[in-house]
Amino acid sequence: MAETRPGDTRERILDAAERLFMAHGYEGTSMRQITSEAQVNLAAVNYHFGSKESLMQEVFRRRLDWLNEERLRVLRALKAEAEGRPLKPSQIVDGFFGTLLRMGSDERRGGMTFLRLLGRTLTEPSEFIRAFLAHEYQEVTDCYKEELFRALPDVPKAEIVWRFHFMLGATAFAIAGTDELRLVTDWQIEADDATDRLDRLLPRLMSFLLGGLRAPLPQFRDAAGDGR
Amino acid sequence: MAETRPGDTRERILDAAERLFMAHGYEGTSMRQITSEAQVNLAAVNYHFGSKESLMQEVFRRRLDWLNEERLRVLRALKAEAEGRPLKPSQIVDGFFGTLLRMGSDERRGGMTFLRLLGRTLTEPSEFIRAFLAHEYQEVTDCYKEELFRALPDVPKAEIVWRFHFMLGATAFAIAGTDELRLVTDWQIEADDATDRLDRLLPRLMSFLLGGLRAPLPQFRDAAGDGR
DNA sequence: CGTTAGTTCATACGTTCGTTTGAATCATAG
DNA sequence: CTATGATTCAAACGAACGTATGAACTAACG
Repeated sequence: MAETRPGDTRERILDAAERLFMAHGYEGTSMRQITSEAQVNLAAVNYHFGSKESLMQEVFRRRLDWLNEERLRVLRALKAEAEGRPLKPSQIVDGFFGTLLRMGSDERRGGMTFLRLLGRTLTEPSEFIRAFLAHEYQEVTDCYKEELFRALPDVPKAEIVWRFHFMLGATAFAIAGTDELRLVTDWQIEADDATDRLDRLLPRLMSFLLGGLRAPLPQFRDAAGDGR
Repeated sequence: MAETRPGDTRERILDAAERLFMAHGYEGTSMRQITSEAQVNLAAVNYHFGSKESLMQEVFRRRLDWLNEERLRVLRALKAEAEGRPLKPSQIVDGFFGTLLRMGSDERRGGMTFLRLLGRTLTEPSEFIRAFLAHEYQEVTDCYKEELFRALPDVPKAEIVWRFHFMLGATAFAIAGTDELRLVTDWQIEADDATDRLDRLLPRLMSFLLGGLRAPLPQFRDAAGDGR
């Protein structure tokens, strides 16, 4: 067993693939781009990962395994503190989406690069990627959904599921295009680093998500008027 | 000038491309798939559109030109009815996002196929696509943003822009994955046609968007508690 | 030391990609 | 009818794709 410098080539490939998949998508990134950026031989990907598909899965597994565990940790802590009483919706939303967004400040977990990759991949067309992500996400997502059911006993479960879906969409889009707000506005954002951007995004997104989650149910079609 | 049957081959290509781009993405769809599905010769795309990129742009332009006009029509009608007074946020949100979603029921405008394509493409990695969409969208989007500024004079414009972005994300995700709610839940949705799905989606999304838009501003980090 | 197992390397395989070409086909105008 | 210009067609182009191969290299073990 030689094991020259274990995890050196592998990690370099994963880092390069993460960056390139984020920038150009799965189909738009070639093995030659990846191995060139990682400064390893072309055959290294197939040697270490078997195929491009397996590489893609490993890129996500490396980050999502930690995210899943962290989310469960946070949820357990919240439930322990609540001592049997239902959690507040704001706690649940922050536990699920806040934990995700705070990943963007942690360079050891992929930082903004992975965050943006994940946001984009949730609407990725490739069949196997969506299937893989659904499988990786299902368990923890169900735990948080259950907690939302408990926190909002008067809201039909189906409505909560819809709104969870909407929250996921707003979050995915927000992290996928953070530095391309130009798509929706020409409002100039000062060029600062990703962490600062996250600091401004997080509280705003949280209040938006909570506002949407707690909006009046669409029974008779907005009888209340506008308000503000 | 011969002009055999004008717009027959062209339309068939556009229809096939729309379907395939929706299902497999831009990079994941080949010219041979497109021409095969459209039952036209391989060279027909380059003859009629010049390149794959130009075809993609034409696929969107065919639908977005109408959407932009319709959105402006709706906005003008609302403003005429209001006679100078600011519009209600619910009117603006319905004018912008409701008009988009109702496109999904209109088979002549691409129906759900184009709607899902558009939702996915908003997070598409390809550079030229985002640039093109931003250009096509900018003008009308700015009009609606201006109207939101007027409707919510006490809310800082920057906050409105952020929330407009969040609303766009929730909408894009909702229409991109309508029949793949499984990503976030195993809740079974009965298999019905796209229009029925839209009927259930539209009021729910609208109330969510309005709830998010009118949520309390994130000043001191959610001092109000949860409520429901 | 030599052996061995793990890793890297240059190179090539077969396929598919977007695009181009020039001849064949078609409908109309003169 | 022939002539004309737009369209369709089969075929091919070079380039890039993901993957496979077998030899070279490296470091620890017996």
